[in-house]
Amino acid sequence: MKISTKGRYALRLMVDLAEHPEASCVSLKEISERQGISLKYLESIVAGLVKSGLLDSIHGKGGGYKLNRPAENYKVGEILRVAEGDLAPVSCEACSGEKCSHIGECKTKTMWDKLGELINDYLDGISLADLLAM
Amino acid sequence: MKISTKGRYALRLMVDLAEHPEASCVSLKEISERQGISLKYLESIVAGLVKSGLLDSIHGKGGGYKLNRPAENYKVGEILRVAEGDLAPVSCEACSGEKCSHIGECKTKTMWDKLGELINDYLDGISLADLLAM
DNA sequence: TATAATCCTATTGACATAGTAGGTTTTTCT
DNA sequence: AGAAAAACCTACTATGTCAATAGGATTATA
Repeated sequence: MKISTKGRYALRLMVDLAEHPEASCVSLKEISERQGISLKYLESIVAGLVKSGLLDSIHGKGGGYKLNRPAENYKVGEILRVAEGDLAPVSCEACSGEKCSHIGECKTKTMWDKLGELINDYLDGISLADLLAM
Repeated sequence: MKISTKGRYALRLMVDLAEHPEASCVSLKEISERQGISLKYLESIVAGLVKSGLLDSIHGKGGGYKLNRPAENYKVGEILRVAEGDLAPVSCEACSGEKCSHIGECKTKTMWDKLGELINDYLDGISLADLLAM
């Protein structure tokens, strides 16, 4: 029941970008040094963020990455879902699928579903801008 | 960000026990068959529950396991913490320890802490008896 | 005393995590 | 034009956890 470094680093990367003036782009090398995270590892993380359209990238010398929306419009939840995958604490195929092998006993499902909602709602209620203000 | 089978199975085991009359003990073999979980794997899970005092065990033939409190007095949270370990979604030693290497940038900590509280509070607000009633 | 249960220690295969390595392409600055 | 600095791409690896299995030792009952 842990968020992996992938999700945590992705978030710190986004916060780092958000701390810089809009429209200016920041290289991974800078972020890597500032945050103390391996450059190569950051590369693999940022790739997913770009592919999902959360970030724009600028090639070549002087290039880097930048947000493509105002920080208020990024929900922490969406960033983590991209970096981390589904945030539901339990993925019970047996339950969500056509039949659960222990239908009667599966009293826990409702609880897991509600917990998943709780987590997603909380994280979707926080924006990048909110994080900066902390 | 997933609860492992250890936690999920532990909970189902507890629910199974709670469905039986108090003071009667149930063997793992029965639970294993009813829940479709490997007997040997259940053994390793139940060991922790007994050691933590959540269950009583009765040795020898005719033995088994039973709850030692009424179902209302078990919080789902405490069961999961025993089976699963800490339920905090992030354990940042750098932050919780004496010094954080990126104190200024560590804007995410407060959020993680609050999420952890949210999860624990939700799961501590549900008892075994509540689960049965679902 | 046979049986049926808990208890204990060790091992294993599969998979994900957390990174590393080395190079290619693209763009800018000199 | 050419060097430099950045993103981009593919592959590899070590470590660790998960999920389970295996085989037996101990305990108590019938």
